[in-house]
Amino acid sequence: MEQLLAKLNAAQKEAVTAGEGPVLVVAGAGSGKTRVLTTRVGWLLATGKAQPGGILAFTFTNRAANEMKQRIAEMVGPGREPFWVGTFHATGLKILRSDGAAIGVQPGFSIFDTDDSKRLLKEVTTGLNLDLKQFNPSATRSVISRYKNDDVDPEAAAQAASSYVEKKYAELYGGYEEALRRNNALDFDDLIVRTVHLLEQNDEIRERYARRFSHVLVDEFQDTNPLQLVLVKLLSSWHGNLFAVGDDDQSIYSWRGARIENMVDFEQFFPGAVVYRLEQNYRSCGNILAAANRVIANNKRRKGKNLWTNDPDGDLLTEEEFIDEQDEASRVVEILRKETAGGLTRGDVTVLYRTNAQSRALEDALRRSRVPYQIVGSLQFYERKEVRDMLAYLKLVANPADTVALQRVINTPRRQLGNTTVGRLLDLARRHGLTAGQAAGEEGVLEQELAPAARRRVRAFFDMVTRWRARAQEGLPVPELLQMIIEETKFEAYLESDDPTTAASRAENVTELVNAAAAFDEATDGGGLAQFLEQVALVSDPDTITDGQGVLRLMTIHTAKGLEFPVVVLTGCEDDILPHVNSADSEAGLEEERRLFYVALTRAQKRVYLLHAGRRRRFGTWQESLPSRFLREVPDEFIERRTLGAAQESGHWGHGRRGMAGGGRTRRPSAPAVRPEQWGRRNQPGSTASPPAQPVDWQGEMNQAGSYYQGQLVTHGIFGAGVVARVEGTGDEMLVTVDFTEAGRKHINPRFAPLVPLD
DNA sequence: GAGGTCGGGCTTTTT
DNA sequence: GCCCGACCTC
Repeated sequence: MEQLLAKLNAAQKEAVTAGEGPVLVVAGAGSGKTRVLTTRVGWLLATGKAQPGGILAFTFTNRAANEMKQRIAEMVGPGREPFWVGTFHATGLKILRSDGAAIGVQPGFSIFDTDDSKRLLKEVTTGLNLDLKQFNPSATRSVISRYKNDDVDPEAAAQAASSYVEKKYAELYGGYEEALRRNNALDFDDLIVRTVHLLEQNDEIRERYARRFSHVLVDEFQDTNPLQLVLVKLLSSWHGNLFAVGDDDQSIYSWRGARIENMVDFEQFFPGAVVYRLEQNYRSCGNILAAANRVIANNKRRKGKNLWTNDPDGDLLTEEEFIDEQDEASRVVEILRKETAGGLTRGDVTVLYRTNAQSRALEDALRRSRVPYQIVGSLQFYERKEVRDMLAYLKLVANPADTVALQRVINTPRRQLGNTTVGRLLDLARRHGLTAGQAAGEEGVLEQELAPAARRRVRAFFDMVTRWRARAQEGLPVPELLQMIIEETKFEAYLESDDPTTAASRAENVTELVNAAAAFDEATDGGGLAQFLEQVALVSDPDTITDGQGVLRLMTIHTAKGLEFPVVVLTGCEDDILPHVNSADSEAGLEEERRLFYVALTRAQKRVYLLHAGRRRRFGTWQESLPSRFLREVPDEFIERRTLGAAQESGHWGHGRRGMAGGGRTRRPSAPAVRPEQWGRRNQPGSTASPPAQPVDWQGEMNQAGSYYQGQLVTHGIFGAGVVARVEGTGDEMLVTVDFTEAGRKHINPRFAPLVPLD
């Protein structure tokens, strides 16, 4: 322990060894926040102030939770009582699974993600004879989410409603809650709301948990919402030992209900709180930090702090202007080449953007240049239709009341069960108070309304599902269950008939899901269906980040929070993107956008490139863009600006230059050339993208060629980076054994699961 | 019930 | 510019 404390600076040490009661640590970017949090836990345990089982820590992502678990385990050694570390949602879920019955949460409930919620809301909306355009499920869902996070129930919402629209929203909210109950489902918000209600309404249970957790710790406190604050209060109510760490300058989730006030007004919420400040930055070099400080100083709503560093000034930031987003994207490829030539790996460079849509042009350029990359988050895997279909089968097996899952798969693949039949079936089931499966099985029920042929098809479907359910209950491992479903539904044949051109890749995704289930089964020692579905429901974008060496990573600024990278390339530094057009009209919105810009800057250790384009495609039409106002807030002494000359601005834009990679031509010699080698080759012959120095396989071309070799560095869509241990067989029969950094040893058939060589 | 065509909305960020 | 859902026809 002494050793651990010796590694800390004075401020960190004070925070780590703080006394009892509420503590707030205002920890600036890169100030050793995570280290303080984990050392605090280690210190509490080492000094006997807490037992492992008495520790409850909230993190923002599962990834952060796992990291923390690992670090603490290293500190305290194996074989001690487990501590609770998880996201708010995962922790709520854990409590509800064991004690939810007390507030009527039925065992075996489904977790509805955003898409499930929207589908359900669609039904509720049409059920109330409301227009789906006026009350589109997306918007309604966020209205309801806001109600929930402000702890407003449907009755209260109805009472508070004054306008027609508000009244209807309240009605929809009520209908939605009822529908959730019928489906035995909880949505994301419920995982917190219901937990709070459980603890509020049940003294015995609240006391049991509150007594058990002698110390509650919260990371990223600036991104908690009011209800999460209540949950924290409830769980720390017995001992009063709350240790919250956060940075108000990095509060970027207000749209999800987060209240920066939880942090700024901490002392009001927790009287007697002691506040510590960590202001020494260990991450970024001087110029980056100075620039970030100057930008964020323009925000009014903050606790105020000044980060400093002992590190050298380092390079200046770079601002670069481009004609359009393709131009900008080819510059990203150039930057990558230059940085890797300078001794960094591709994994050291990270491309950030404000909106997911911006990744498209970047991906095109990277693919053209055969640069291996990973998009962290967005529609990667679990949102693919074929994957969601398979998950819906699993959900239906796990929860017979889940009509959203049912409607997703009852006619996929086609079973001649269309809207009419399914509608009648669900209606019938609801009238009898049965699940659809029960209604189908009950003698005499189906006969009331379905023709014999339809009846037969419905029964055949549920026979199949019931059989799977029985096998699952016998303990059939999830990957085998999945395999069984794929075979019995002839899912691959369906994919083939649905669209032969994409069938192969969609089949691969399904195989990947089986692989993921197998990995889960191994990791959890036969974790079971419910647990698998839980894990899948709660994965978030940042969780999928691998430390994979050698792959360029692209992600949103939101996803990048909490991470650090040697080189950051921030694309789309333009007004209406960053700050985003939807946030620019309010002071609070603008300040949050500025915090986003600040978060992006402070991810970088060595270098920052701030790129912007003069126009980009939006909704298929060109839209002019102006440089972000935040760029002007960076003082000239910290940044080198390379903007297009006035000549281009007046004359050259508007000439299509698609397909001409290599940004050299867009910058005339008139542009200041401080470090010309940055710009790469000036004139690209011909109109196609130049080949990279080393051709890199993309999308499995090399898989067919079959040239894997032992010791080769590869990356895999799900498992991340790894080293080839063995290659057996050839062609379709080939089996490659890979030792993955994160996932351990796997046997991969490259025909199904593309392995991308890293060098 | 299936398969096609057409029109509108989408892109802010996500547990 | 693309995707999805609504609507129409067979």
